[in-house]
Amino acid sequence: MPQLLTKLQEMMGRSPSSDENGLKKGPWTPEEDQKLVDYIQKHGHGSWRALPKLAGLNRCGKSCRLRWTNYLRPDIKRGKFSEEEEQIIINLHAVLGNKWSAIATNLPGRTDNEIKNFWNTHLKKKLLQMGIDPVTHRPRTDLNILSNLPQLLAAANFANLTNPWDNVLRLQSDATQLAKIQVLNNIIQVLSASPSNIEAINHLVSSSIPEHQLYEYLQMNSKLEGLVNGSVGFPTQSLTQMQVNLPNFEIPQLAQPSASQPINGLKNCNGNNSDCHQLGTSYFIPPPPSNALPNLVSPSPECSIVSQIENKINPNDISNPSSTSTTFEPLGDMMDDEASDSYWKDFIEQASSQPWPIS
DNA sequence: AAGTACAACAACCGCCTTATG
DNA sequence: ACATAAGGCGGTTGTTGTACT
Repeated sequence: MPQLLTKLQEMMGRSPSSDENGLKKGPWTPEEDQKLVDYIQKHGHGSWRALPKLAGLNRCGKSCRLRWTNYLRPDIKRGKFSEEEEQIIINLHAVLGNKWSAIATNLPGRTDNEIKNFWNTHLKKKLLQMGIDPVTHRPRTDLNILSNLPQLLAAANFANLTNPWDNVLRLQSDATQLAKIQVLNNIIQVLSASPSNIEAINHLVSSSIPEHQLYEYLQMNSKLEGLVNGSVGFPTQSLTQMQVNLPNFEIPQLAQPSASQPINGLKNCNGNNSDCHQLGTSYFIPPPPSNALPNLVSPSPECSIVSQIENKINPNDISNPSSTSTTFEPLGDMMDDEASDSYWKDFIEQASSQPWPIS
């Protein structure tokens, strides 16, 4: 019966976008906007319920309020979100969840509705592509991301990184790239917790990652570890934390081995070389480019991810699934190594039930 | 050029909280 | 203390624009 009434109303010329009280719904016209703006500028909004009648609008008060707060308010900043705003949203969402109004209070000129829409249409997808769960802000555990490993490497575009200062500048502007590296590091770190997993890495690497890309990744990794001065590598360093630290960091103590210096491998790393990166074959870090900064030394041997693999991770921990940390933890100290590790152990548990290589 | 699929975003809906009498 | 109105909030839907076939 209500449908019949609506049909009749449509036939009689009434817009279908009206409610049962005859109040208009749907998109606002410029004329309506003008009426609303004019009225509020003269009288303030007062009671929203009373406003439409006083302003000469055939809308409900709620609709007027939403139109004003989400679109017409003079202090609203429109246009694309900046990278800084993007990062703030991600950080706050990691802490607050879908509390859009709370997030909006930290972004002057942005409405909760706008932030919510931006999250749902852009940021959620972006995080997923980076291998981050947009709900938990932790790396995804599903094996689908591994099937994209070569693409992740390619996208990270390691080949263009030559000068460490260039790296710093790029890192500041490319959170996505950092995250991709982080995902790879996490995978490798936890897989490396046991000799049998190292075999799995070798299998994975040899079967799905072009050698030159792997080399570039390891090179990049070495430099990044140096940048994260004093930290113990990506798996313990949140992306957010890096983004905050990088602009303020002092001269990076980068590891720059001499030409032809061999890099010890996973299988035989002695733990004394911060650049000991090898996955199944021998790699050498080339001499620094002529424009590279001099006097770059390793902060400490323990900084290397591979050193961590050998020295930090206790394979017995794999059975401990407890974790409360997130990858995008804005409060860096809330994230500890063990939590990060245990998370990736979950990943390994899943991985162990899959035949290698993953395709 | 037309049809379809998808993305982006404005607006709505319904529930919850707060303010007021 | 309670009832009711008003406002706030988050989830969802509908419309529009664009890319693709």
